[in-house]
Amino acid sequence: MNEGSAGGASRPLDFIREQVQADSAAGTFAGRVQTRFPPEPNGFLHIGHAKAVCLNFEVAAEHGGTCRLRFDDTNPEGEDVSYAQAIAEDIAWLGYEPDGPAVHASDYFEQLYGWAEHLVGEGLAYVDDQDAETVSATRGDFSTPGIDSPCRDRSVEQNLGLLRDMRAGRFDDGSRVLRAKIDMAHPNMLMRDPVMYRIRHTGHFRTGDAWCIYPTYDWAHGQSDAIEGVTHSLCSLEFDAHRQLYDWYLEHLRLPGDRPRQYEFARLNLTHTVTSKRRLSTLIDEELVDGWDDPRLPTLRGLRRRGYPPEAIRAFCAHIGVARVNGVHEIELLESFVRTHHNRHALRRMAVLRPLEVVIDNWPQGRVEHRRAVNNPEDPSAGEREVPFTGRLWIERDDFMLDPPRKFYRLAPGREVRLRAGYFLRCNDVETGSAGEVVRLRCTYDPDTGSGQAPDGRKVRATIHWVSADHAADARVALYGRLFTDPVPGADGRDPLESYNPASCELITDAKVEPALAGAGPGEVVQFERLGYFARDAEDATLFHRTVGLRDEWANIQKRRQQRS
RNA sequence: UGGCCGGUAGUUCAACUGGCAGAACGUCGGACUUUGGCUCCGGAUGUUGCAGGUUCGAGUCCUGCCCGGCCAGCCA
Repeated sequence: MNEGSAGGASRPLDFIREQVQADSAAGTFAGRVQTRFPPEPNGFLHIGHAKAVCLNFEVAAEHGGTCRLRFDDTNPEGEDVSYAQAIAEDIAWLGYEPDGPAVHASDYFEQLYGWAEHLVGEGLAYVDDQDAETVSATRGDFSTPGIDSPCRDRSVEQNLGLLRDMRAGRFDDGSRVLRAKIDMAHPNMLMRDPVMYRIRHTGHFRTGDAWCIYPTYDWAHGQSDAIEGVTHSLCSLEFDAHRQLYDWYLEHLRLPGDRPRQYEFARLNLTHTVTSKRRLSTLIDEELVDGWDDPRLPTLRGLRRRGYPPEAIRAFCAHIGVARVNGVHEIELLESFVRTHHNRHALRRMAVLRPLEVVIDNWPQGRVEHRRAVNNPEDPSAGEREVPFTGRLWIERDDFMLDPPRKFYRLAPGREVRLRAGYFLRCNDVETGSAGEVVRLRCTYDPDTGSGQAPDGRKVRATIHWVSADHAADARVALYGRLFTDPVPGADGRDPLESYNPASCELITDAKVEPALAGAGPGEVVQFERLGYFARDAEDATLFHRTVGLRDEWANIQKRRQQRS
């Protein structure tokens, strides 16, 4: 698995890169390549957006071109600077730097309006007095043509006057629209006299109350691309049908440069989660998650809090490639990239999530030994640390079984294991409570095994982690599971919430962690040995979020047994 | 109901544009190992949606059908 940037040399080009390369070679745009990432500032970016971000920035970079961040702020409702800021932050976090300051569709409102008057002048646009319901009802459907609006044949002068009155604020919201005059019988519904301007007496977060008419997406997007000099306008598959309209508008205007071309690719879907804004909002509104940065969410803010490194997200996006097939990616694949990154970079630490007390009867009373442990076996330069070892330890409850089944290699009565960075430990006796529950293990250690090996050559099957009870720090650890139990929530038209997993977050409040963990920085991801990768919370030094577990062969064995029975 | 876009391993993508169907992740097995992790080695998995046709030869071209997605916002 290759981390770094997209499309290693060994990999064939995807259909978009192939197109860009062909254009570049043919000198189509004088060899220039320019893309853009055009979010609407009305929400937060999620993993699906990350795919578009990577594609746009990297395609441009591969050709020495430019990629701008453009806010598609054509609809004042719901848009806000705070979203624009958050989006810019998330892009920077992902590791991309847009060319120049962010631009806005609203920067072009005046130009767009001028072009609209031009189209009116050409007899290619008209003001329609019909209300939304009527416009919708007369559009026809897939098998019947639409009906021409009675306003369709207004004179240029009349249309110009009405359009200026619209802009001047002389009409109420919804009372009139400007429509392109194309073809009410067109097989592409989008071409049946699409709306270019609608009236909204609503303040805009950038233009304030300067405008009361706002361009629609279709009327703004291609022209914004053209104004900026975008060459390849990449968007998701659902805009496929819009391309015809995109081209129509641009063909009927005098553009400052070459006509940009739109190409569509499949949006990214992940199993066991949702990415549509509507569905994410529902989760938040119904308090099924804690907010837009809940670590269970596929939002970039959520993933960041969870401990997903931007490098892994980029490597994942590069790996999945771009095509026109609508599919669903297994979230396990994303997780494997997260593991690959952290395996190389995360420091190893010991933490016991569900503590079980071990008393070492032959340990010298009151003695504390500082054991040296490697910080990262994958990276010698990460060095070593000291871990205090004493006669009273916490070990993981899962690492002991009274009556171990076959293939359980860990501790059991009479068995010996190795303590990581410590000694061999043998369990001699088990103290149980009134209900028969295990409360304490009486053990002995072998003082000759400090090297990790026994001089007599005897082997142990397992090495387990531990924390000195006298030195352990208390911590809370949030364990996250799948947000939805169904691989594709909401498949077959069901309500996605039906498969919402109420057990998707388990908070452990009495974990015991080694002293070195006090030094973990905000947001730092470490490996709890044998357990997984955990991100220290950005604020709370005693809270850790499980980013992703390690591959767990023992868990797989148990799962298989369960499936067989 | 019409138009458009798709359909290749469990999943996501390849297949030099008509020439022996592959890779990654997952899975299974083995080696190694002071993490049941990592790393390394190996195995299995396909009626290329279906049926015809053209061709010496079809995943690729043609015809018909099936399945999935998108489109009837004054959302993007």
